[in-house]
Amino acid sequence: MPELPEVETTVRALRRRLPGQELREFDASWPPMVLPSLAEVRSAIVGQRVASVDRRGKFVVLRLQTGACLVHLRMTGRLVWSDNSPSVTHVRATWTLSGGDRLHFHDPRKFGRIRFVSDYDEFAVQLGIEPLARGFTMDALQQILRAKRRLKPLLLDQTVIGGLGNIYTDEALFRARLHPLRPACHVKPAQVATLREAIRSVLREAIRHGGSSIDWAYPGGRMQNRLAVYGRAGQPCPRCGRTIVRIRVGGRGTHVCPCCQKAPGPRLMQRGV
DNA sequence: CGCCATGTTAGAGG
DNA sequence: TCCTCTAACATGGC
Repeated sequence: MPELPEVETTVRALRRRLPGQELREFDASWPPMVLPSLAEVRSAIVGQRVASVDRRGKFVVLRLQTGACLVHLRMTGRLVWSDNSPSVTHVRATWTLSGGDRLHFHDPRKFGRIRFVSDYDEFAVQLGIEPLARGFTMDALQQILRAKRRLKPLLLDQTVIGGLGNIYTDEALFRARLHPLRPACHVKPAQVATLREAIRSVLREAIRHGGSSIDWAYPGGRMQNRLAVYGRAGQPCPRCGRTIVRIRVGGRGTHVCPCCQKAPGPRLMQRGV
């Protein structure tokens, strides 16, 4: 389910009911997902009120009176209110609130994580810049692009930029007409502004459309109908009509238009930049 | 059965 | 030291 737009959509839904409520109980049917441990998290959060619900990168952040409860959805996690979740299979954890509401963490693959941190700011410094925040300036991106790494793995690195995942990285690179294998440090200064705008516009558009629903894991989004390259291998590029191809970059399935996104030289198409 | 999957991380090797 | 790749996590869909 989760990249920045899907997490943001989730956070906005939680904000309508969660702030101000007290956490009365916390349980997990799959304890390994709770860190540092179910007992420690339960004793840290039960009895605390939720001050606010925020997003940082791909993390859902429940700010408490003391510390914060962080939820990472990983591949298939969802946060759903018990009164509008028809299925109770795959519920791995549940928060019970003072008002009687129950919030379920639903996660078939059990990759998701729930963590309590006593010092949220200390945790947050290890996360990369927020691409939709003020600080994501052309200068900031220019600095990031000095790295001797290929563009896609760099943009996916959560310690560099927080929130981009496989879908929106492919989409942003397509919009910027940059090949995912191109070394970041080879991006021309004139293209930095284009890439910045590509990243921001695709994320904003995806939030506006409730995120992308590409399989059972995340229902309700509409952005999947507006994706130009992701999941569209073999179909025509909406810009030039050439057939979109799927390659592998950094172990991830990667979608590019061979016409719009000029590949780097043959040497760089192999491993190692 | 084999391959794929919106994520992250440890370990190996260059 | 930095970068890249693979495997692993655990499950479901095609």
